[in-house]
Amino acid sequence: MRSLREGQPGLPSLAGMQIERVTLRWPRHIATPSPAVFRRRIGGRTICDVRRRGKYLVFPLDRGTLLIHLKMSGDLRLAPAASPPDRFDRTVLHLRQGWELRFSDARKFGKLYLLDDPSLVLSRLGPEPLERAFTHRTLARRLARHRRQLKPALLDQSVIAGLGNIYTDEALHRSGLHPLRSTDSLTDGEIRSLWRGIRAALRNGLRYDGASIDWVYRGGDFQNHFRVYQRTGEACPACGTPIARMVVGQRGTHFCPTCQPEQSS
DNA sequence: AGCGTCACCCGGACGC
DNA sequence: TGCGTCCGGGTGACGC
Repeated sequence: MRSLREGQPGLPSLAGMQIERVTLRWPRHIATPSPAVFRRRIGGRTICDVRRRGKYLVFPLDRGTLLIHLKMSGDLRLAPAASPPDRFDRTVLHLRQGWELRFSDARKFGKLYLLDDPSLVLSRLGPEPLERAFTHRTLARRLARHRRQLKPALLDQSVIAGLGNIYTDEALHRSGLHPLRSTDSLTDGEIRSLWRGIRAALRNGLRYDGASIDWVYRGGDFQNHFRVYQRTGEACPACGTPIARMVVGQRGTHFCPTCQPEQSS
């Protein structure tokens, strides 16, 4: 995604570019409508802007909206049409002016949506945790609606948008909260701490351009700054206790047993 | 409503 | 070397 960032030297802005046609090497990339209809409709439309909502990339078009979800191994690159393709390029939007928007996706989990009304997908999402409107009171209100384990609640995109497995573990460590705490057991102080932890973890990820995990290199450096994620057995950066791992809601979960006690105080 | 489980993917890591 | 198996990310579907 770094190559899409506005102002990258040598790269034009996507806004204003017209899509001539699409190459679908993995038709199941297209979530909706059918690949055939997607192919027919996308041609001739113009990208007006580039935005983000939760984990979705949002491309408002002159007619309708294109949403892209990268899932775990997806990457978007804006490249000259003549440049060599990536081995895992699955979907390619051929743009005017000799550019291509290439969706590389080794594990084929990503999705594209072409929608008249993007709220069909986006309206299910909770608030953006980095926006000013998201205060600790917002967080308290969202969590109080449920009585469930804290970590699955944070991963639920309808509670808060944008937190994945890495950021959830990092945020919980920063806030000193055990992943299995119940959402309705948190004190005001703990909610505040969690609010700070979520925002700090996300900002840190942004600072380092996100993370690259496994062998799927995506440009970021955040993996070298994880406090607990995939650091099982290593010393907690805060207290030195070995980082523990457990499975919560089918997800690998990393935490410090000392900084994040199961019982509050 | 919340929770568990499975499916979707694939290439790297690991064990034999 | 060549197998087999496990792993993990986010989400939706399904059953309880």
